[in-house]
Amino acid sequence: MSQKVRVRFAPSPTGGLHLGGVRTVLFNYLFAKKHSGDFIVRIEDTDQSRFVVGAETYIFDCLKWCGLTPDESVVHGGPYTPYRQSERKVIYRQYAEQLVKNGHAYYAFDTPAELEKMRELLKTKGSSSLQYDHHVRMSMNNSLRLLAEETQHLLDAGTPYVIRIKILPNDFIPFKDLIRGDINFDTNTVDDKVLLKADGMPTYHLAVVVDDFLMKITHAFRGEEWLPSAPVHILLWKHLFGLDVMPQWAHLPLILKPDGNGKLSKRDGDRLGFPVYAMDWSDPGTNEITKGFKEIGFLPEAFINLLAVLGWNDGTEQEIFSMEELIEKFNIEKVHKGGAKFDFEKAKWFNHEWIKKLAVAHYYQRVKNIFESNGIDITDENYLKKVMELVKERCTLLPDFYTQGSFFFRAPVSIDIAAIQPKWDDKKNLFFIELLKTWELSTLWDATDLEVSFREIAAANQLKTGELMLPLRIMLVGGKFGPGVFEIAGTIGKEATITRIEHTLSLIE
RNA sequence: GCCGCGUUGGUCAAGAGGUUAAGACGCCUCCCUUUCACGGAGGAAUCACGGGUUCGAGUCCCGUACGUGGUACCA
Repeated sequence: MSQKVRVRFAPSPTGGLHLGGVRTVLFNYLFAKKHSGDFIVRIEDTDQSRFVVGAETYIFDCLKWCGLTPDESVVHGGPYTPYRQSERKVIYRQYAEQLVKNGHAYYAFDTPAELEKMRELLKTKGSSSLQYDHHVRMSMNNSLRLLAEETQHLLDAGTPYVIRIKILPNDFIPFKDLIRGDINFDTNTVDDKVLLKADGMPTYHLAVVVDDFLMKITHAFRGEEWLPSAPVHILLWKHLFGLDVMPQWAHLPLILKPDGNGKLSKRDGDRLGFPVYAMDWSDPGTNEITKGFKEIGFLPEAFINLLAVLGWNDGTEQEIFSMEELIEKFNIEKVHKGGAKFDFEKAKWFNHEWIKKLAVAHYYQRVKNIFESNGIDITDENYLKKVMELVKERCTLLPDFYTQGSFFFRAPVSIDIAAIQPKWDDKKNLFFIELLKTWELSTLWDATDLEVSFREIAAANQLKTGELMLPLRIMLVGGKFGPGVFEIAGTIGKEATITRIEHTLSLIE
């Protein structure tokens, strides 16, 4: 098959973009790009009751941040427009009617109350299945049981109805999943799913099949939760377009909660203190903001990287992959079958690695914004970059640059006097007074010169430099952290260094 | 309940019949660094369990347990 590879990501605009969603996009994207194919984003907004304003724009913002650019979509255009299912409503009905005509589907007039009654009845009868299927359909209110005239009469009267697929019992539906291999479904266990809803909208089942066909999708990768309904989709392909043009399937494993059991949800993130969404999501109904990976300080490179290796690896020891490497090395058949528990510690490790790996210019603007939102105006770009270079290896998340580097811009707010007080004595005090005198006269001001004079004075006073470096650090930084202390003094400059030493000295006395 | 899918250290995982069962995160010890971090050395798993098949099984088959998904006019 030399057909051009075409994949799609088909989100519903119902809220924040979940980790698992991004990974689904990513695997689709990687596969498409690896095979020089197209990546399509189709909005599946067929459930009007769940529609959320802003969710669609938000999804595209997330994709943009992640660097996963669609080739075709509602915003990028393309030859198969419209890419929003609500705007394709008329198309689906034609296919649904066609199925009815060919005997593969039927009209059903059952009201929700009647459906409820049916299930209750099945339950009391101790039936193993509560499904609307060949066991019960001939006792329901549908065009299979009704006479043709009766059906027509109901239709003419404008009675609400749905169109359901007619699943024939005692059959098997085999298909190949790129990740799971051969799978075989017994039609006795699949129900007569609704294809077209009473409001005229298609359900997911009809819409995916029709759109995947119309948009010439060659590979359909989606979450594992779709596996049980795969036989319905395959039957639809068979009846509508033929199995020979059906895309190849792959059902991706789920991302699970780190503790306990179950699928990772937004609530778990709130509970355990880490994000689950790609970017901040603000619920238009409640105005509640849910934190995103971007906003807590993740780099998109790291986010993509950690998602890619959650459920996939190339079989080597490599763990750090750029998007280019992922495109080159990705292989859908090496994706795991089992779900993976999400580990936020490891996620942070990826970010740390990417902060170290990337040039600071890559994320300079974001760090600058963090400093400015903390009240530090950045007037000298090179100075901030120098600071970033100095502290980057101790930063895991972008806001760490502020906590690790704010003292390069202003005197520490709190000084950990307790760390020097116990070992403080007159000799040390005199040392610092002498140091101040020397440094005040100093015309040169760089790390190595400062260290030399520092050591000379220490030696002259018969003091160990080690016992003096910690106090100096506390004076300049406020605490026991940061890069080399002379590096710091050299960077913040003569005036700041002297002021801070004097200040702390006055606190000790 | 029924149906599907899955199960290698706390977590992510390599492994496609014969290996001392990789590596990473986290944890612990040590080295480097008279801060913190980076970097380096080292420590901890018999592969869910029970049966098979085989000269030989983490790797193949069956069963059980556990987990997970579905069972909507939601996707």
